[in-house]
Amino acid sequence: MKASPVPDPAVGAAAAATRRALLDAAADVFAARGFYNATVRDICRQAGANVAAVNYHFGDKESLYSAVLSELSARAQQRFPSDGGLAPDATARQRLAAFIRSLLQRVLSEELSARHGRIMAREMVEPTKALNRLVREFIQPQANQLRDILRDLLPSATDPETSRLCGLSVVGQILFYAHCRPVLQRLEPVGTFDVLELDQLSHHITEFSLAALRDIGGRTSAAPPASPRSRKPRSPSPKATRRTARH
Amino acid sequence: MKASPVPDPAVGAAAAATRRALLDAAADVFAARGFYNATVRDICRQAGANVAAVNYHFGDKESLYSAVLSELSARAQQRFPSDGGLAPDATARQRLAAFIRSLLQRVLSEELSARHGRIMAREMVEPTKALNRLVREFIQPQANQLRDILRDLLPSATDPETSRLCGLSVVGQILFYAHCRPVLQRLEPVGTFDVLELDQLSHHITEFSLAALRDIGGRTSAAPPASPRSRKPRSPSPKATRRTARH
DNA sequence: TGACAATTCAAACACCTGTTTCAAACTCGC
DNA sequence: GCGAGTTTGAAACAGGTGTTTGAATTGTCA
Repeated sequence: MKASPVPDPAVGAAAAATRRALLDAAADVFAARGFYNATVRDICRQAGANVAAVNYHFGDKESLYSAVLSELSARAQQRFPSDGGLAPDATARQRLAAFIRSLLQRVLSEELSARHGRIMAREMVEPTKALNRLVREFIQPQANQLRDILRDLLPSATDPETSRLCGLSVVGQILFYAHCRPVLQRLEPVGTFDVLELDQLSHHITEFSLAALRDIGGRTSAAPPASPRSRKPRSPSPKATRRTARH
Repeated sequence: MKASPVPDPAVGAAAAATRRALLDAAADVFAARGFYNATVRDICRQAGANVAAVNYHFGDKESLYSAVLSELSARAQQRFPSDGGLAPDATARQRLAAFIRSLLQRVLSEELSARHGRIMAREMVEPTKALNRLVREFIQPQANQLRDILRDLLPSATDPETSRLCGLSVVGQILFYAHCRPVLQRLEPVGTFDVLELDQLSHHITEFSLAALRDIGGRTSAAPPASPRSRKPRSPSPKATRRTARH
């Protein structure tokens, strides 16, 4: 909770190797056990460093975690950029396909999934202080990108609420495989469930989503959200159905 | 890890109240903090019981967790049965709508979400020993149910792989809201994001999925999964693309 | 090379964890 | 009302946690 020397990375010379080893080991251990259940002793053992190394080089466990998160996210973003290296004049269809594929890669790729994907999945269920920055720097830009793609893909008359829900439907299909893998593995007899084949998965989600978007775009969301078998009458105010409780 | 007396629930008389209080408090604390970070001291304090109560009544922390999980799942299943109380001759469309709605309810309903939904979300990211039973008893039946609905909804020529992926797409859209709520809350300016309005959400996911299923059913999955911008050549065998590695 | 700072190390600290102990307090059939 | 059996309670136990300490070691630059 309090800061040790924390030398600026430029000053340290050979000790930078220890810093690196700590970052690598921490990525592994945090991904495997989550922030709270990862122990600095495990991290240091795996890094071949002394227990005090974490506090010396990073101040405390939480700062180390934050550093790991930043590095993993940046690396995933760089390795699988969410524009998929597409030409700027690509069609909306192509851009959606590239978006889906790169997000799937970032989340499932074996080289990263055991670290970035798993850590992100944990952050979403059990957020630490690092989530705020993560959302601001990495998730928000992707959300904007998807919003722009959908704007091009849906008729301009589509109301923003519908468009946003469509975006969530697309992302939900993808992140499902990141979050529910333990369940998926248990649901199917061993070996028959290799749904994680990227090409097949990416193709399916793209086609599934495009089909839905075509249809929803066609209806231009004229139909009000008259829910099936809903007993409670719709609230009179058109937009402010939200609960006022601060939560 | 080892068993104390663990009296059979029938024998205990007034002490059953303590058992109940422990179960209730444990549901709260486990849902809020997860299995590993929940402490028996917190649970006992909230239950107004002594620290030794957990070990006396349940043997150990893990057995208490297992008992909580069983009770919450059974209650959620009973409160929001996944057939939605539908007539047996309901159309596949109706059954899909009911399935989506009830799963959303089980996962988002305020009365349950803070417990059942959150605990399930955690189980999926950080499984405990209890997940195996949970999948077998509660998730597998729902998976079968969805499979049957899709079988009726898609042309009989649809290959099982496509059909299964469609099921995962449907479920993914739903569980997204359970798993990513911390992110969703941070993505939208406060107050404007009440996407958790059940009626609207349930309606959207149903329409989105039905549209996609219509389209995919129409194409009868004749198109091979020729992935866009895939560099590696497709494997020759038409069906067994799956990796043989046991993983 | 010598001196000074940066870095490592073993040990300890203070605290928290699940679990156990065993005496005290209850219950309930008789 | 008694006494055996059940249930509680305060305290302790054994082990693990993040962090701190201060001496020993290493590295670096005059």
